[in-house]
Amino acid sequence: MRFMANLKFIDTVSREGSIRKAADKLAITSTALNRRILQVEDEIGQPLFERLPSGVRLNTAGEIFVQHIRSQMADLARVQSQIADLSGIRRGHVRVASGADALRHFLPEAVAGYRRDHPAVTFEMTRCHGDAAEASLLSLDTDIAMSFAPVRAAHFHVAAAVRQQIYCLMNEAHPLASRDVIRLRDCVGHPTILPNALSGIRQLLDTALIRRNLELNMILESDSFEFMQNYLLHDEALSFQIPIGLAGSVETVVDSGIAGIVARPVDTTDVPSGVIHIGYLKGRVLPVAAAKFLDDIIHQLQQRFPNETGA
Amino acid sequence: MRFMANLKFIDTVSREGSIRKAADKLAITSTALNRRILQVEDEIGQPLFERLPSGVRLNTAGEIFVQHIRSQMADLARVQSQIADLSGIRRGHVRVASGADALRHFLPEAVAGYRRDHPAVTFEMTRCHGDAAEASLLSLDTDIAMSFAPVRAAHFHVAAAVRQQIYCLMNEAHPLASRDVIRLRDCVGHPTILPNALSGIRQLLDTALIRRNLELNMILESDSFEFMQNYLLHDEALSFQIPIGLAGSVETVVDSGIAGIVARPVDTTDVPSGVIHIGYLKGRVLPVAAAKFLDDIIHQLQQRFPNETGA
DNA sequence: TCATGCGATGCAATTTTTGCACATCGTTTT
DNA sequence: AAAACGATGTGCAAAAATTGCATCGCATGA
Repeated sequence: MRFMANLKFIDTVSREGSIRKAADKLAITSTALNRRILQVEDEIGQPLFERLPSGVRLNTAGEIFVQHIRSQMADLARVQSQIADLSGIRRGHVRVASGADALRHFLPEAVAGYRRDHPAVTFEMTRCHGDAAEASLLSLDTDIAMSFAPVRAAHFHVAAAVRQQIYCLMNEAHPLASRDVIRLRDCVGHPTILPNALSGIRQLLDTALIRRNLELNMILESDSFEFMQNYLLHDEALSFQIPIGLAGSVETVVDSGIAGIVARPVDTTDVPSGVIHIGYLKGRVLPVAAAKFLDDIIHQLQQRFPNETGA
Repeated sequence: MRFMANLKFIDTVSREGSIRKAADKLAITSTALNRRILQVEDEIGQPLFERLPSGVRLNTAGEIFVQHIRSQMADLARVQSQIADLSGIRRGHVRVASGADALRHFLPEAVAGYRRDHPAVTFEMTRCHGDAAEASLLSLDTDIAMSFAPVRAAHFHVAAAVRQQIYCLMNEAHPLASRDVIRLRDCVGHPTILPNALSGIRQLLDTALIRRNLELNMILESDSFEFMQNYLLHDEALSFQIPIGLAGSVETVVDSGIAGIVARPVDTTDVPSGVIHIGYLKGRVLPVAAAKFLDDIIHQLQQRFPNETGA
């Protein structure tokens, strides 16, 4: 995209914080890049960067301009997607930011299903926590965000919300595996593995524990659900997860998706359900490909969690 | 603006409907322009123009793309204006579309007043009728529109509305000049000059006449208020106007602004008041200069028509 | 104090863009 | 029916721009 080159260059420099680093990334010499930036600054009539000894940084004008550039690039992507859609083949690039939960089984399935119908569409899946999701929407690095956490509605348009009950995972040989429903106090004393503090599951558990004045015997903390779940194969411990992070529908969720590991619901009077929010930047018009993918996953969520999904 | 050149070229070609004409206007050869367009089409991956024997015309993809280009250019103008505003001096270019009424005295005063404070701001005043105003907002050729006509709210954000009573203009020697208020039936028989059918004043008068089954003795029809008003100096005829098209405040409006011509209100039970709408394209963020000018004229309207102005 | 890493700049090589002449096609006029 | 016209597309040489290298000036940190 020749006519966007200069703008993309400026965006890259602002991200890298240095002309030379940006030049490396863009596979041109720093000289050329430097001069193109000087040229744009000349055309704008004002410098966009402060020159520091360690590199460059956007000044106020630059902040405004870069915001404009990003919105232009996002809008161009939308237009291209729309144009490609005219000719029958749907092409485009969809960028999704999501918590680790949905990235395990739900999104792989959803993306694969979508790509079966539209093989020209490419995807970019980023794992991130609540706040980072909002930031990446704002900087237009992401089209769609999926977050198991309360969202600040200021910039976030909620396209769908799915209630998710907390489930307790354990080896099928675990003494608690015989229960149908797990009470929080049952867990006390058992070795427990928890997701780290940024996780929405952890936050729900923590507030529940504080309210009931309980303490779990936490032996391990991780941000990898896969690690936590596989650990359970080798040790008699407890872990927690939400249905979207488990394979299969809510009815068969007693099977965690890994042989030998079972999932049991935690009583909702002990730990209230949380909500997964799916949405995009307020005021944005998504590219066709992204909009259709969003429709898709909302549809699938409604199928899989029929009574838990709302707009 | 180097990095916008190609986009501007495409916009011009789409407006001119021919590469050669556009090339003339842009002061380059048709060859160069042609190749740049081919290049962009190549980058987009699809042709944007249909090649006709008489020139070129946008295809569907082109329509989408050109709309994008216009919105980009408008947004760039906003960004530039915002950046210029950072450094104290307000610069920018404000494009106003208005009916002829407001272009007579109100807008010249308003623009002059604004430019006294901000001499770096330039203006572009286009005279147009209701529908054309909306179209020019949509194609982003205009920032602010001012229209004495009912507006379709679909794309128009009404920033202010001013009620305007119809006034009857005549030579001070005219027999009706002694009346304080003119009834419509008083006008019957007198030679009358009317604005043309696109004018909001004319539309109000026409519906009033049909409702009362009256007919005026129309001797002249024009779209130039200045012509009509000056004609009154030399012939004993009647014409119509709204306060914003007259000099001075509503109290002194009996003086039409031209020596020898007086204005008398038409009874509102005969001809209801119309409304001037001032606004801009819904969803747009105006450049700083345009936004401030809009504030200015709304402020002045409130001062001049204190009881007739609403948001 | 010196070495390091940053952006800016002069100059020659290279790539890109431009303009001219002309090809090609469809319509209109003679 | 044929010629003339005006439109976009193309080869090729000239012109303009971009690029890369070597280098400068500058501030920081060891």
